[in-house]
Amino acid sequence: MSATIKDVANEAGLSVATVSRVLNNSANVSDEAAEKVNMAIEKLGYSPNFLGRNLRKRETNVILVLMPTSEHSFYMKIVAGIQKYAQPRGYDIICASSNSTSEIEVRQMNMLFNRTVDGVILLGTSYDADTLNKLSKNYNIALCCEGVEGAELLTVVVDDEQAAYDAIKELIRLGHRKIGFVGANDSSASSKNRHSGYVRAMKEFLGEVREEYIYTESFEYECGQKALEYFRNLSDPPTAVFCVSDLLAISVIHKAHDLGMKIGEEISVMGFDNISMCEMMLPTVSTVEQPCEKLGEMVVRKLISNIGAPSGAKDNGYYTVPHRVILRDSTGNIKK
Amino acid sequence: MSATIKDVANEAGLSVATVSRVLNNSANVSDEAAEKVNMAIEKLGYSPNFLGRNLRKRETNVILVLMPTSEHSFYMKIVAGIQKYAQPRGYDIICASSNSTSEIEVRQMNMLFNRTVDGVILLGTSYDADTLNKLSKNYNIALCCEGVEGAELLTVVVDDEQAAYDAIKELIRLGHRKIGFVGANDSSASSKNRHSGYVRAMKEFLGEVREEYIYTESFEYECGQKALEYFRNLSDPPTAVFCVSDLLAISVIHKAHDLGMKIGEEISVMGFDNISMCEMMLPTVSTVEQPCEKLGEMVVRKLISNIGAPSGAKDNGYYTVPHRVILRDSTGNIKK
DNA sequence: GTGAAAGCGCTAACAC
DNA sequence: GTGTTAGCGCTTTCAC
Repeated sequence: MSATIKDVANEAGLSVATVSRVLNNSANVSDEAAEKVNMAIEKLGYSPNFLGRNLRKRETNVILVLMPTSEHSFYMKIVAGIQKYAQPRGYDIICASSNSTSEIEVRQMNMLFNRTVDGVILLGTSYDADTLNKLSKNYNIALCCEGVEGAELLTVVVDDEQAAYDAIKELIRLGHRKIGFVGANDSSASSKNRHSGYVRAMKEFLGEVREEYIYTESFEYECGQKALEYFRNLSDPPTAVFCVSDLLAISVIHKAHDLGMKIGEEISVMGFDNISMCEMMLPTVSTVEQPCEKLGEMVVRKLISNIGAPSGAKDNGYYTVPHRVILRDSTGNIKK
Repeated sequence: MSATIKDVANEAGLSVATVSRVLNNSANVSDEAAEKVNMAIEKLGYSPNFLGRNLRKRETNVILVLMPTSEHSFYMKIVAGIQKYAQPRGYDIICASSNSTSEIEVRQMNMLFNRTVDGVILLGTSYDADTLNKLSKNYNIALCCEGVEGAELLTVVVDDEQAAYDAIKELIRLGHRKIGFVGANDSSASSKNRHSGYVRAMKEFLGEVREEYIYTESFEYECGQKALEYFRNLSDPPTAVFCVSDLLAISVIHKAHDLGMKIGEEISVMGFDNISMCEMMLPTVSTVEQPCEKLGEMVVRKLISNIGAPSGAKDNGYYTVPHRVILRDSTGNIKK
């Protein structure tokens, strides 16, 4: 159907080798020949078939980004950061979403195994540490945003524990003493670490952790609302709530609003991620910023360098990128 | 580095043809042979190289979705719809974002030209109709969400003109007579059609279109705020505002809130798209729903059938999917 | 500076 | 039921 390099060679009256040289800007081709080739390409509307090229070169210059869900703008921001760095360096970025289904994730990972892509960045995964370690021996894989405990492969994240700690510290600075925690009941490292940071801060500054202030269910939107309901029914409800995601925070805020509570006054709410919605919401949402662009840039930079490296010389390091607590309208000083 | 089909054949003591047959579940292979092959595959950790397979089969079973920007949840919802249909039918969906840059878009399109993917769905494009028509002769391309005037290729959209008309009709039903329009100053079909729908409704129901009620700039968040500022400075400001995107509507709402206006009372605001943020916002945002999942499903269904069809028998139809006006808290009855 | 030819990993037509 | 082999479109070594 479409023209091949052979057609171009015939049209130009030269060999395929020469055409290939022109295509790849390699040296040792006369201006005259190049001219002929380019004319033939133009005439035939030729575009090189990368399946052939990639098969031969054993590389595709494509990196796949796999995310648990495509509907969180947070992930797409990271992808944007990845792309910004990778594109100018000759790598195409493609992404796919697993809908948090390990079956789909495995299927997507086939693109790595079957050499359709040179490397994969996982923005969350259902693989366990063992599997990841095994895979990363033979393939170029990196984790971003979401580490996996015990996995020894390239990982770029924020320090979730410290970030949660810092967030709680800010709430305490605002005068809060009764601080709720809203998280997900999963086994992810980030969930665990954010919880630990909360616990550490509470112990350090207030001397105790009240179990009834901890509500964990899932990342679903509804859970924020349920959490607030739960807190409200306590005999001594918290005055501030720290949520492990902005979406949960927004959900808490929504519920608080429905209950007629003044947000930032009667109740303070802090999220995590700093998705763009935080600034658009009324009230604007205080949060812990994950520097998406930096996360993306750093992970892809290191991954690309791994792709080019001999398999013994891979960087399997664990890197953290600085976070930042951003106070907006959803948090305020405690009323005495 | 990694095992090839030849290695498997050697290990199993069979020919590559037999291995290939096992790999493709084709008939005419004994249980015994299949067993041997599977053991060899297991032992070697073999995974077929799709570059070879695809090169040979002249198909990849991958569809690329190109979007102008990856940071609008709206697009990702459509991708989800596409994936939901395509995945079980043996197609992988990958996506990439052009950041609304035609240069990047062209580059991404190379994946189509160089046969890395079997087809492309454009959720917006900077290509003009002529180019699209030419390309669609040789490649499988479809437009979704955003049509291009004069382009004769598979297109699946909502009826933007009618949708805007319906939205305005609802505002009028709520008693509004002074209705502002906030749009983008681009040349896209959807912008044009939504504007036309606004004009038609205003003329039909109110007999006139007041030019000073039309504010067009861009889709940037700030523009909603600017629009409201502009409207407020009119001697006779609108009581309701129709925005061509939810993001603009949210921006208008934010500004109105900052100005101390009661949303849904002093000013009504209607968006377009029904992104998830609409339900999370305070107040919740009235909007025109685009049925993302249906859009995605329909376009990919028809595209897949085009991919399988002889080039003469392609469906280049223009299809619309029903929209729906959703009234929430950001719109209310006019106060007399 | 150019061409001939091998081969990347795979599938499928053909032979047995 | 299985094996042999040509060839998908390309790059690259080796001759010249």
